[in-house]
Amino acid sequence: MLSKKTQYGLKALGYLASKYGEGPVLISEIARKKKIPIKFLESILLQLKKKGVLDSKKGKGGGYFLANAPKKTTLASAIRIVDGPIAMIPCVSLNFYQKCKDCNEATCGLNKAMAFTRDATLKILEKKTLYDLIDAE
Amino acid sequence: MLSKKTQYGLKALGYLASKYGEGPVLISEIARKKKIPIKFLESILLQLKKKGVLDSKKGKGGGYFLANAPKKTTLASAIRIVDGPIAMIPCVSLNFYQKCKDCNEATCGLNKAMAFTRDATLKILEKKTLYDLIDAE
DNA sequence: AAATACTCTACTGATTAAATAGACTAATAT
DNA sequence: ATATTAGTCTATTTAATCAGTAGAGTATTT
Repeated sequence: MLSKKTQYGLKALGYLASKYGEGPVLISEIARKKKIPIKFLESILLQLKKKGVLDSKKGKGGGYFLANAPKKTTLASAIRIVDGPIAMIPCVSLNFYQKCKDCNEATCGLNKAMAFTRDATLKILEKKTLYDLIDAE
Repeated sequence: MLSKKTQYGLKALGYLASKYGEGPVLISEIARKKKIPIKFLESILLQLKKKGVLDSKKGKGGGYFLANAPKKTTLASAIRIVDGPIAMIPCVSLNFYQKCKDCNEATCGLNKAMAFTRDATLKILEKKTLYDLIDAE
């Protein structure tokens, strides 16, 4: 399961995607609309900004906004920033790979099964973008 | 990511699958071969037994063994026993569903995207079985 | 200068993960 | 019977991560 933090992050990104092109949005507004603890949300947005997904403006009329068009950011990249690996086990992670201590990846059945699962998951998450997070209606 | 506990569990199940039909296997043998802390492994195997995946025999010549043929147990069910939900967010989980507090599932973009991802993942994990965990060679 | 709003550091409490210890129970062999 | 083997169960411990809070600081606008 994704952490609460990541879930909040995705909710916030969806909201910002729906406001794309309308200028900065207040953290407080996102927090209120999406029912996210404001100080917790602050840190999440800051993290996403540091990775280039969001940009912000200080002072009056300031706030957060998407750094790029909603379709430019995939769910996979957003999830990796806040949550980390998408794969189910470290030895099949593309971005957070860690070698298995005591098994040979070439012959390991678990490795193969999990690599297969990762591919299926990524096929979706690399295609879906923040644009897909915009609520209907 | 799957918890360490779940990773250990899957490794152990793969080992037992490779020994299927050969009678009970000692916890200590599994622990040694798969480099799993023995007391930790004990609790994992017990949990899997209580859910009907494993069976055991006490005393001399005892040990753990698969309750059914390797192909009868899917990875999805094994993972759900040790790790819990497979879905990325609670409101799209089939077996551990929890309603979102503040969003309408019918219109929520995140819900749709995650349901789609869940389907792709399950399509693999419901098809793969303990048999697929048996190491090559 | 005042008000607004993001930035940064630090901290706290709760929960879960990971592992360990030890007493107990069941089965087998002699 | 009884000694040995091996799983069962309860409890505890330690460490890490999660989730959230507090408050001072900095940049921008009016």
